[in-house]
Parts: sequence; structure tokens; C-alpha cells
Amino acid sequence: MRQDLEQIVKLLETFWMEVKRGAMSVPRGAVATYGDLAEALGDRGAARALPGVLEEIKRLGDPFSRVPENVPLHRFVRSDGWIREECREALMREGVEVREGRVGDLPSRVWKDFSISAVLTALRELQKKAAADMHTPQVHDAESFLSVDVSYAGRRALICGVLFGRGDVEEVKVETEVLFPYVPGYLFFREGVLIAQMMDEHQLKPDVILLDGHGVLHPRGSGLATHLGSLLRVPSIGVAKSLLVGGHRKEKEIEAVFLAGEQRGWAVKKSVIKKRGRRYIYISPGWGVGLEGSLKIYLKAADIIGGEPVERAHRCAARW
DNA sequence: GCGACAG
DNA sequence: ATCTTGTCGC
Ligand SMILES: [Mg+2]
Repeated sequence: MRQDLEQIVKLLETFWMEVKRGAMSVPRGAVATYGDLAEALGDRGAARALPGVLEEIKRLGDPFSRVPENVPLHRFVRSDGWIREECREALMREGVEVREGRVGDLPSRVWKDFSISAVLTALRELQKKAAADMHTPQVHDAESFLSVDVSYAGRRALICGVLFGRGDVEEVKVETEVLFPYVPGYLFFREGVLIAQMMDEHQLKPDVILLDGHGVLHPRGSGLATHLGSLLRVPSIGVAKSLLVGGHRKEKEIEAVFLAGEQRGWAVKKSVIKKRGRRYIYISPGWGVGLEGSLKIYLKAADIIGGEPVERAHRCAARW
């Protein structure tokens, strides 16, 4: 079953609505932790993204409504009781005891009765569907390539695609609004959605897309490259600078990367691609490409562009 | 206190 | 990813 961009974007809008509802429900005189709000949203791992999200809602409004909301940002603390510097005074005025930057008696003050929908769980369900979509005849070669990267400035994003493989090299750039924070394991919803918009707008149909992130080398087998490839029905490969999950030996120039006892990708010394560099980069199949195909096609792309393909897109995206 | 989780 | 001076290594 195919997903569509509008359905996904709708869920991202829901994310902001639910964060707002959750934040507004914390009563005066109480505090809530970022972790508990994240858990109510479906994943405690999103806790680190929430201070920024709440602040954005208050200052600028969510990216959909763009109407600033007076969320009680000051009632949110870290799970160890730590309160943001600028929130301490407001909290004290509400009768909360503040000692050395922390909530006096956290267990008695903390409120966690959120009744919001678990949007992040819904996002994970989409990831699982994309991961299950992994079959189809896999490609073993490609003639035209698109490498992509995204840079950020506040809530603006610059998406840059580099098309190559048929002689010339073409750059495509699109500037848009960021719709979702960075949460480890959910990169597709931040960058993939913007990249899909860019490819729609310019009607790009390369044989394969090379993305700055992982493919099946992901907790749910559904990284940025996998989900985007599945959405667009374009074969894709993940090219990451570090691991999110999994591990590998460090003896040969090219090593297999394993996750839960199964090979999910490759670690390739950068020196294989470029003159310098001793670090590994991580290649994994996205969608419509197998393990062997991902490595073969990636090395071909690197050879044609004469360097690391995603790095090429990275430099492009750095120029606003 | 330390380690850690793509971008 | 971004914020940023000087510093290290090829
Ligand atoms: Mg990037």
C-alpha cells in the first residue's frame, strides 16, 4: 500500500497540535517533564526535541498555523528536575519551590496526566509499512543519479539536489519551511518530506537517489532513504556519516555492517572514494535496491561525480 | 558523571 | 544540523 505526501504532512500538523494540547494541559502550580510529554506523544526518545518545539510554538507559532501560542513553556523541566534559566522566576511565581535551578520536590510536583494522541506511534506505523514495501524487482545498476542534502537556517530549509550521470551535472535548489524537528529515528519526517516536495516540484525521476542518512540500517528498517524511496517509487540508497544502530569490524576498507545478527549495510572507508579521509561512511539499501546493488551503484556514482556524492550536495546546500 | 541517538 | 577561534594534520 502506497503512502502519500499529504497524509504524512497531515500527521506532522497533528504532531504540533498535540504538543500544544499537551503543553496547555499542564496545570498552574505543577510541572511536567519533556520525557513524559514525549512519551504521551509516543516516544520518550523525542524528549530532547521538545524544548525547541515548545519555544517555537510560543515565539513563532507552529509552521502550519504560524500563530504564536502562549504555551506554559516554563512548566516544563528535565526529568532530573532541572529548569531552564529563563523559566525559574515564572515557576516560583506559581508557587513551585526552586532550589539550585531544580524543582524542590519533583515527584510531588510533576504532572503527567496527558491525554493526547500518540502521533509518533502513528509515524512509526508508517515507517513499518514502508519497510514492508521493500520488495519489487531490485535494480543492480543506474545511469542517472540524484544526490540530495538539506541545510537549515532557523525554520527555513534549503534542499539541494545534484543530478549527474548523463554527461552534465545539474543542481536543483528549493527553499521551504521546516515542518518537523530532528528526532533520532524519524529523520524522514524532517528531511524526507521536504525532499519529496522538491522532487515533485521539479519532476525529478533519476534511476536512483542518494540520501544523507540511512536506509534499512535503521531500528525499524525504515530510514530516510527507505521511506522516501518507497513513497516516490524511486530506488534509493542511504549514505550516512555515522551509525544510528548496528556495528562493524574495522579491519578492511570495506566492512559489512550488522544489526541484530544480519547484514544491513556497508562501512566504506572514505579513502576508497576520495584521496583523503580515514573515517568510514555507511551505505545501506533504501528501497528497490539490494545489499550488493547498493554498494555497486554507490561506488559507480562516486566514480562519476569524482568524490563523495552526498558531500557534493552538501556543499550545494550550504550556498543560499 | 558518562555515554549517547542519522541530520 | 547550527553556533564559532584557534588549532592540528595531511
Ligand atoms: Mg545532511
